[in-house]
Amino acid sequence: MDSRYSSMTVKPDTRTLIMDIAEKAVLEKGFEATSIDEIVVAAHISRGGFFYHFKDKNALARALIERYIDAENALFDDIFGRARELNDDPLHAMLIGLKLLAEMLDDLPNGHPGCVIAAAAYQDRLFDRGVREMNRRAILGWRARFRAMFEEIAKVYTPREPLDLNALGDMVSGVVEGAIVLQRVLGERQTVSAQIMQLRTYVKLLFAPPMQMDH
Amino acid sequence: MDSRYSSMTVKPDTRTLIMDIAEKAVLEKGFEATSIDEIVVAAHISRGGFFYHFKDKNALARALIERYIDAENALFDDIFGRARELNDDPLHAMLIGLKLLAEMLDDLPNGHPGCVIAAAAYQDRLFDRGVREMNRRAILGWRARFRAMFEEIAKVYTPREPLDLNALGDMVSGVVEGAIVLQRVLGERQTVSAQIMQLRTYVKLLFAPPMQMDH
DNA sequence: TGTACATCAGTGAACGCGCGTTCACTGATGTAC
DNA sequence: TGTACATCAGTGAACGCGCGTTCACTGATGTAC
Repeated sequence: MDSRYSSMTVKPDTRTLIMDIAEKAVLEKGFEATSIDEIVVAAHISRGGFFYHFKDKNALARALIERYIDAENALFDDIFGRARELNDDPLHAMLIGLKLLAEMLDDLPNGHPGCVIAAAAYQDRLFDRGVREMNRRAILGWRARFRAMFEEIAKVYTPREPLDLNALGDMVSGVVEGAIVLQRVLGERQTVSAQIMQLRTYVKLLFAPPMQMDH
Repeated sequence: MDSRYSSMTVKPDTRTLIMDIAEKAVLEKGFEATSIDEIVVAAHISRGGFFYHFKDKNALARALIERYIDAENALFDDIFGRARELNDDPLHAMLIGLKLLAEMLDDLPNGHPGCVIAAAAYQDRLFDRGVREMNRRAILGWRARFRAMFEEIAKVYTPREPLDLNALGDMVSGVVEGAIVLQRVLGERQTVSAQIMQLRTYVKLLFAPPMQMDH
């Protein structure tokens, strides 16, 4: 009788529905404070239904974090891939990519919803070794990704200050994570994009020649 | 019989003891996951004793956050005040201050323990309006503090790129918050100081004249 | 095409445990006269 | 200096509620012969 789903909609994937509801709640009030009961009520299933899809609450956390990491990686692939198509120069591609990232995060209806990795970082002891290792790998993956891009830039442009490539690689995720915290606390809408644009200016100043001497 | 406190120590202030224990636990696993029971066991008092000092769990959160904000403000006053004593030029004072901040955070035994404001940001709906407003004021306070410092710098040095003073002011807390998240996830020791040093390089590049023309 | 069995995607009652909070009470210290 | 009372800093038993998890069961769909 419940026909909230139109005939054109794909069959509602209960597992995905549970994860969507859970992610929203976890980002709002934390993992421990999000009860299975409230999830199943919102998803219109029974308690038992939840445990059919996830063996326990930790399995839900794992799935949430895994999905988030995959989505973020796909987003970075997409944005910086597109940026590179637009400009073959690695520095300009990076600057375009950061601009695209800022614009994308600006266009989200209610700002960035938050990062489940940061949420998990502040609820560390709740999770098993596997979850912590997944998070670590994700952050190291982003470090390596951006580090490689900065290395490519450094082959073409002489940096004006000595480079700490790991720190520079970490800076993208770091600035975004920090800005998300500020945005959540302030309740403003453009904090994240403004911080990314600051990072963009830094990259520009760090590599671009003082007065267009080289180019 | 329990004489862990030497005769030279001031009488153990139970309220402070509760807060120290609670802060550590909250930063490790979140507010909801930290039970009053575990706090009172660690503090060697009874449940009732806890409620003598805090009317409920939210009052503990409020006290924790208030204390954290005060401590952070005192730290900033101290560090950037000292930096200004060392160099009257606002840009150099800022650069010295950031260096001192990075060094200080490097010297902490186990890295930065975490920020209770960020922890609260990811457990938002657990807290009342008062707590959220306190956090907002703290972040805006830091924005204003550093914004004023950057304004002073901009009076003396022409920035090489257009300034977004609010975003620049936010960047100090933002970079630190983000770096704390990375450091927690990575389990490394120098992530926070490395990120602050990146911010320092940005400030240097943004304001310092290209080739010492002005000075 | 019909029947038997297996799998999928759940239902809903029941469990026991741990949580935040209340409350009557207590013993030590401080203050007034 | 002695006595009466108030305040401080707790104790510890009891409360009821909500939580994560288990489990026997079920009805719809898929597959084998």
